[in-house]
Amino acid sequence: MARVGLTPERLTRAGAELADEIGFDQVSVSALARRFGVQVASLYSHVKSSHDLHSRIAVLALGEMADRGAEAVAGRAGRDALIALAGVYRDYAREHPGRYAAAQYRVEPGSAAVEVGRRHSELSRAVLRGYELGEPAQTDAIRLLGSVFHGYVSLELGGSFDHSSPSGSDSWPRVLDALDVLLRNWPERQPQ
Amino acid sequence: MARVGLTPERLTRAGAELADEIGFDQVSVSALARRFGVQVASLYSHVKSSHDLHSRIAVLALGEMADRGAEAVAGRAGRDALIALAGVYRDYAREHPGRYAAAQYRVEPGSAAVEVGRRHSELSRAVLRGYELGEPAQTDAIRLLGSVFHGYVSLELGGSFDHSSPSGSDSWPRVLDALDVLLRNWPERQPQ
DNA sequence: CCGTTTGCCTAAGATCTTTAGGTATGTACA
DNA sequence: TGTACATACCTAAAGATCTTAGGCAAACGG
Repeated sequence: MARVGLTPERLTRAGAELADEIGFDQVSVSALARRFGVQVASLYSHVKSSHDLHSRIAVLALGEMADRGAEAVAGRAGRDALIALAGVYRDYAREHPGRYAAAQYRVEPGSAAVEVGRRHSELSRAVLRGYELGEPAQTDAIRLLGSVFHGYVSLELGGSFDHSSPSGSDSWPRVLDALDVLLRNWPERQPQ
Repeated sequence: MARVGLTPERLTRAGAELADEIGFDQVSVSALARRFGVQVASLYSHVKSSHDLHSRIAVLALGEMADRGAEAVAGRAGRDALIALAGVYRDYAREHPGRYAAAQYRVEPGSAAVEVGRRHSELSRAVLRGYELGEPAQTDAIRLLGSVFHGYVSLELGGSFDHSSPSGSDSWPRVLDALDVLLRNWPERQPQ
């Protein structure tokens, strides 16, 4: 009966920690209840469902990454900004693999998700301010940056780079250098 | 009692189809048994566990993609090969979203998984034959290609490009053009 | 035709999700 | 200070999934 003080926010934060410890898809309402020393059904006053819990963790993770990203691009431009923002994603994924997996969770386009998604686009757009790109090149470049950041980090975290050298950490700065070169020589006119 | 003729292979194929229909993480031993009109426990003679089933579907998907990739790069070089291989991944993901999700499934580094992973590296390496890159640039470029292919396709499939224009299909060829430009101007020396 | 293999079965325990309704705790107000 | 209300957490229960153990009968080899 002792009241534990559950709230949606505390459950979400604890769920995120749990995700980092045991993996996002091992996070369950049951496991979370166990962690709080509380009956499973009690959580359903605070989260609507297992899906709701997972969605909240996803939005939390996306928000945390966006916060770090904003901090990283502030006062930086061009190549420095590119490297800083890229580092945010990679470091976050390595520090918080469960949360990073959560950020991939397919959350229905309701409010929070779309808005935090836009924050991430804006971060890439801010980096591109240092490279003069018109439209549609700018949007294309935003998507390329997002693809490389997410793709590289996913593959590395998934172990795809484990069975060859150099290490993922060695390639990373050179890949970013290459991206920097590309952004400075973006083909605005049809190259064919 | 009528024997249905279950085998690990048939279960895996049916599981892959099911994944495309209802989503990879909705694929369960139970759902598969239902589809075969068979008791759940019967499947356990053919697959070791739910995890085993999912892993088999993952390896199947990776293998199918590698087959298509090999077909695509055969007889093509440079930019043509790049566009063809990239199209393989994107088209496969759009035709078979469940299988594509399966290919991301974290499968422990046992035999088949590592080997099929290497096939994918080799495809990128084949594309790079058209661009003269030494080491470590070549490995870096392989990783960049993998990152862009996987990242772009994941983000597009996840709906990240839905709320802005141009469409994901419009950006795609221009992103590939940019990649082609980058591969032809890869910074082999430290650019700083 | 018989024996062996094995494919699919029933049965059962464990875990997770979710809903319905009850109890007691903390708060607000007289 | 006592009482009434809101609600935080509870018990109970049904349904789904995963997994193991052991049984029956169909297919196959001799």
